[in-house]
Amino acid sequence: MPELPEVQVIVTQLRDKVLHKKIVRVEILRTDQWLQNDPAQVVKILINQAFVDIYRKGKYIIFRLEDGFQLIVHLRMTGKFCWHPKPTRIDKHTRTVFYFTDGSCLHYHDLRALGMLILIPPNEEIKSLSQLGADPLSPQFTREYLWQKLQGCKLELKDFLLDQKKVAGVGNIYASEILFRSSIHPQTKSFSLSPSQVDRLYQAIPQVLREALVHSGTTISNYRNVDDLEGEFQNFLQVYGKEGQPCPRCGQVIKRLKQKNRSTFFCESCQK
DNA sequence: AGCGGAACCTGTCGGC
DNA sequence: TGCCGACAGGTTCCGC
Repeated sequence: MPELPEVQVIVTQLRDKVLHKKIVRVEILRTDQWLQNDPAQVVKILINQAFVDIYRKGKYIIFRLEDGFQLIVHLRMTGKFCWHPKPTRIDKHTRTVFYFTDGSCLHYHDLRALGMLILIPPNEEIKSLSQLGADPLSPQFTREYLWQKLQGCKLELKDFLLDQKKVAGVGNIYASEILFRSSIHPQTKSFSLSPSQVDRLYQAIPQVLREALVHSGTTISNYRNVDDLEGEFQNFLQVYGKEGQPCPRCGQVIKRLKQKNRSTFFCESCQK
C-alpha cells in the first residue's frame, strides 16, 4: 500500500497524535505479525512507556521508546494506523491496539496481514533496515550516489527503482510515474543510462515523491492516513493505472507490461 | 552474488 | 449465482 509519501504523511500525524503519551494497555488481536515469539513480552515492554521519537526510514516506521527499545513497523500492502480520541470498536482487520493515558488509542489495521511489527533492544538494528539505500528526500541522495548505484546494475530500470537497497521508498505507483517523467523506457538496463537520462531520473525521483507528499499521498483503494482520510495524488497520476487511456503528453495509448510479476504503465512513444 | 519466481494473506473484480 | 483466475500500493525466501 504505502510508499514513501504515504508513510511520511502517517509519521507526521503520528508524531502529532501519540508522541510522549504513556501507553497504558496493548491489545494484540493477531499475534503472527509480531515477529517476536512471545506477545506477552511485547506488551510487558511497551506498558508504562511513551514513544519519545517517531520517524521514517524508507517505508519503515520507527518508534523509539523511553528505555531505548525500538518498535519497527512496515505496513507492506494494506497496513494502516488509525487514531481515535476515544476507545472505538475493533474492526475485523484491527490487529493491535495501543491505549494511552489520555484516553486515546491507536489501531494498527491490516486487511491482508502482510505487515510486520518488531520490537528490538537499544542499539540493535534489523538487516533489511540497515541495507536500505539512500532516502531520495535526504541530502545523501546525490546525482553521484544514483550514478554509482546504476553502474554495474543489470536490473531493468523499473526493477532498480523498486529495489530498496538502491533507493529507499519508491514503490510500484511512483516507479511508473518517475519513469514517465524521466522519459525513460521501464525496460532500459540500469547500467546503460546516458548521462542525460541519469540527470532526468535524478530530478524526477524526488520531484514526484515531493509532489505526492504535498497532495497527501495516493489512495487507489486502501490507503488512508491516521485520521482515516484519503490522499489526493491519485488525481494527478499521469500513467499508473491508465492502461488504454491517452498519454497526457502525446496522446498515444498508455501500455501496461509485467516486470517481476508487477504491472508497469508507460507510454511507448514518450519513453525510449 | 544475484536472478526470477513463488510465497505470504485477504479481498475484489471480471469472465464464463 | 457460482466458480476460477487475475490482480492489489511489498518484502522475503528458495532454488538455480
